[in-house]
Amino acid sequence: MAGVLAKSPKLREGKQLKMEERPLATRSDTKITLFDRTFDYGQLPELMGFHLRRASIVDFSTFSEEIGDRAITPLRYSALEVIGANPGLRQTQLAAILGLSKPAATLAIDFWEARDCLARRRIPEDGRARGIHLTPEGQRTLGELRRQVALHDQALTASLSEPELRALHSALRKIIESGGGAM
Amino acid sequence: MAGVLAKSPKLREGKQLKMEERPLATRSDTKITLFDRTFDYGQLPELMGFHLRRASIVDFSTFSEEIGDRAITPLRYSALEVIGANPGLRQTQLAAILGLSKPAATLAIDFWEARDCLARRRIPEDGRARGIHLTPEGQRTLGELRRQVALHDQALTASLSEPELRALHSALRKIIESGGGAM
DNA sequence: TATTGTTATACTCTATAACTATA
DNA sequence: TATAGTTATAGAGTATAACAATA
Repeated sequence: MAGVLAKSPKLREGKQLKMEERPLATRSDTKITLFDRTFDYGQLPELMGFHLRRASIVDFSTFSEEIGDRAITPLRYSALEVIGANPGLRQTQLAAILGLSKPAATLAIDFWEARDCLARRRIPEDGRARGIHLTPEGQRTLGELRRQVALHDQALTASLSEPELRALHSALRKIIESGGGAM
Repeated sequence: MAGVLAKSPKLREGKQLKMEERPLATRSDTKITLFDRTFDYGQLPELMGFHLRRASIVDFSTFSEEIGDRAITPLRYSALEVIGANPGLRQTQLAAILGLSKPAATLAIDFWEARDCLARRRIPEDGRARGIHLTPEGQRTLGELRRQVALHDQALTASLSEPELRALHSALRKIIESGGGAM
């Protein structure tokens, strides 16, 4: 996992820089102190994309660790979740829902099938397609995963109040919806 | 660019599911319609991490395209920005600031050096280290990039009001700061 | 002996293309 | 001829380890 931020920021305030032109940046995130020296992030702290990426990395980088199984990534969990919610889903449908290529969907299914969590079943109406179903072991695993993931997500946002949570959710939805065409 | 979301969601409302247990999900993002059929995202829409990731993908997937140069990624832009803001930065320092491995920093610098945008200079105090500096071409490129990136970021958040922007920024900061130890 | 930066190498993730079996 | 799914292959991007030069 990598990129675009320091491992342990230890942010410290620095001298103010044209703050009137930087509505979003606050004194404490324009600078970073490492090696006993202070460095400047330039205009990065003014960019919402920069913070979105960093918040997403916080989520991602703690996910597998908190789940307690390095192999279970957000993508693999998402696949199991969607299959559980849509029994008999076809692989092309899973790929479309998660925005994956066909081979990527195949691999995600292979992963869970190897753990006896789901099974591919022939579909009478179309011999080419397979319906994907949770096994009893998959039901159990998904149930436990859902709990752990929900806890992980609550921990991620533990520092936010209910109104802050709603505001964050609303803002993210607007960004996602406005970018729908480009995705 | 991939993963964990449909390319063109075309979200539609579906029947309500235990909404009292799903404070964050709203009717319009629990379902997705593809192939003339409605599928369920399961508990994914209840997870802030899911939306963070999707918003980040919207940002990332339009970045290089809007900049007009597929080779200029957020990471490479960030590297140039940080070097511009900290003239004479050493490569290990760049790596630490951006959370990169040494080889990754070397490659980012190689990229911009090949475009005559920056130069490695020997440091008198330490013959092992190199200070990284923008060239005149690098100054020009960075100036233009900063403008384009700022426009890109404004487009990303164009659907948000000023108070919404501040709320989003504040919430992301809290998530990033609370996860600081794990990053 | 430790550190800066480069090179070698390998691993993961992803995609496109080619293939098979059905339709 | 087209589609569902698999396999083959290749390209990014990343990391660790080994190396050269310097401290």
